Amino acid sequence: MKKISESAVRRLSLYLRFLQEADAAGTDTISSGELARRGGATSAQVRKDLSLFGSFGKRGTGYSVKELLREIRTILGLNRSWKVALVGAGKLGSALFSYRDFEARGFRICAVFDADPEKVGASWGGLTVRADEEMDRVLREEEIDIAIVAVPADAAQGVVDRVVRAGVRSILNFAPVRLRVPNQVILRNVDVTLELEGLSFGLNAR
Amino acid sequence: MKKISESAVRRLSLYLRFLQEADAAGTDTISSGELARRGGATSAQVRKDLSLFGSFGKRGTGYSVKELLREIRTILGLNRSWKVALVGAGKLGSALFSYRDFEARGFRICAVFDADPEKVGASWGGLTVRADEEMDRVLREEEIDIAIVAVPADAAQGVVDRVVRAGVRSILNFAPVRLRVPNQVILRNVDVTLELEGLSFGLNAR
DNA sequence: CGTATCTTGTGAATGATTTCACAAGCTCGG
DNA sequence: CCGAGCTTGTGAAATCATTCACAAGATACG
Ligand SMILES: NC(=O)c1ccc[n+]([C@@H]2O[C@H](COP(=O)([O-])OP(=O)(O)OC[C@H]3O[C@@H](n4cnc5c(N)ncnc54)[C@H](O)[C@@H]3O)[C@@H](O)[C@H]2O)c1
Ligand SMILES: NC(=O)c1ccc[n+]([C@@H]2O[C@H](COP(=O)([O-])OP(=O)(O)OC[C@H]3O[C@@H](n4cnc5c(N)ncnc54)[C@H](O)[C@@H]3O)[C@@H](O)[C@H]2O)c1
Repeated sequence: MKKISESAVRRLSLYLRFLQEADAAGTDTISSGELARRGGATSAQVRKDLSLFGSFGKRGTGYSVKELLREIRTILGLNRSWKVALVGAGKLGSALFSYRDFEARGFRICAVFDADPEKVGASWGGLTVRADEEMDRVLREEEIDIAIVAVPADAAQGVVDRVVRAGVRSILNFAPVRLRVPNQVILRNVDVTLELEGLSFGLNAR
Repeated sequence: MKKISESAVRRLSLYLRFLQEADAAGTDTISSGELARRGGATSAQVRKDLSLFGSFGKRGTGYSVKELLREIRTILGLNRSWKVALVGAGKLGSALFSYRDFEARGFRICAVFDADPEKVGASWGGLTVRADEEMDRVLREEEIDIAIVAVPADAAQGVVDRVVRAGVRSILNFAPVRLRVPNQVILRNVDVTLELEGLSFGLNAR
């Protein structure tokens, strides 16, 4: 199969969102132009993105909202639920944990870890915060798919190494460091400082 | 001046980080190859990125860490401090507020707003959470440069409209919606769900 | 049924970004 | 001062991503 660019995948996620809105509003069909208008892309872009995976539309009419929803969910692997572990039960970890949207979208947080003895044992909405030492065992037992890393920057690489050794194949990292992972592990970073610096650049360039 | 791509700006931020590490480690000079090795880029990429703004290196030797630090800070507009307002004093807002790194990097949170009467008036580390109604006035008075939006998705567009009307020229949005802003306003999104869906796509494609 | 009007799917064209490749500059050891 | 060994800066080439443009399919309606 062709190589799909990261930006194309991002756009598919966005289309999915717009389709959900349209579906909730009772819309039956939607054109590439309308999808584009909502997402800041062009209609050609939308059609090209979708054509990477098949032809889902009907000429003259557009796309069936429900059908395209199903197709994009399939493409993105969102028909199933993924098991997520959260490492780092600090401020950010706690905000992420209590964010209900993840569950609704198929990402279920099944385990929380922290190294701080004060935090270990605490009950977080049905889950017990576990000690770092249990990580390897629990990640394997629970067959965790995704690890969210929300530990301080200097602990992040160590955590990631262990998480990878425990067989986790994808990681969402919030620590402001560039992590090293083996090729087959998928890594995405959320780096708020980087975004702020991007804004700074934009403000500065006037 | 040439148009600078967003990805180039991102990389500059990363280089800045590596340079800070190198500086802290006492390194005096660094080559494009070393910078690249740390950031997953190629050495040609590093040199090309820097060459968009000038020539800062010395052939045969590399770059002076301290000098390049200064140059990149200047390019990114990080020699000054930016005034930031946080809108939405919920779970995420509170994590962001207490994150010390922003201040250290020149982003000072000078105002916090919320619409919930229970939260308004609370004291957050020296700042008082203010009511939504005061937003327009305070944003102007304090000459806020950047607004961080951490309100629920359905309130986000309304908040952004008001923030823009109050003269704020850049926005960091955490709500999972596509915001509409005028051309001259700089917008960046941090969309955690999108990132998770990207991981899902990667896991699914095996 | 025919024609006017949509909209898709997709090669081809354009534009943007990354990589290559190498001349030219700097350092160091002898 | 010279030559060996680095490393930069940058056009040119290659790759990657987006936009254009249009044939072909679908619908609506007289
Ligand atoms: N708070 C924010 O708003 C924010 C914003 C951007 C980035 N970040 C990044 O997210 C990460 C977490 O930030 P935070 O504010 O939640 O910090 P925090 O200090 O509140 O929480 C970090 C938690 O990680 C735990 N921890 C430390 N080492 C660990 C290990 N080896 N294994 C397991 N747990 C460990 C600590 O005990 C603590 O509970 C940091 O890397 C930070 O830079 C945070
Ligand atoms: N919590 C997370 O980890 C997380 C992760 C990803 C995205 N987000 C997004 O970040 C945003 C905030 O999430 P949260 O978990 O902090 O929610 P939250 O409900 O804890 O906080 C939202 C806050 O915004 C306030 N608010 C509502 N309308 C407002 C308005 N018009 N003006 C000012 N304040 C207003 C509410 O009173 C509340 O205090 C949401 O859009 C959410 O989707 C959160």
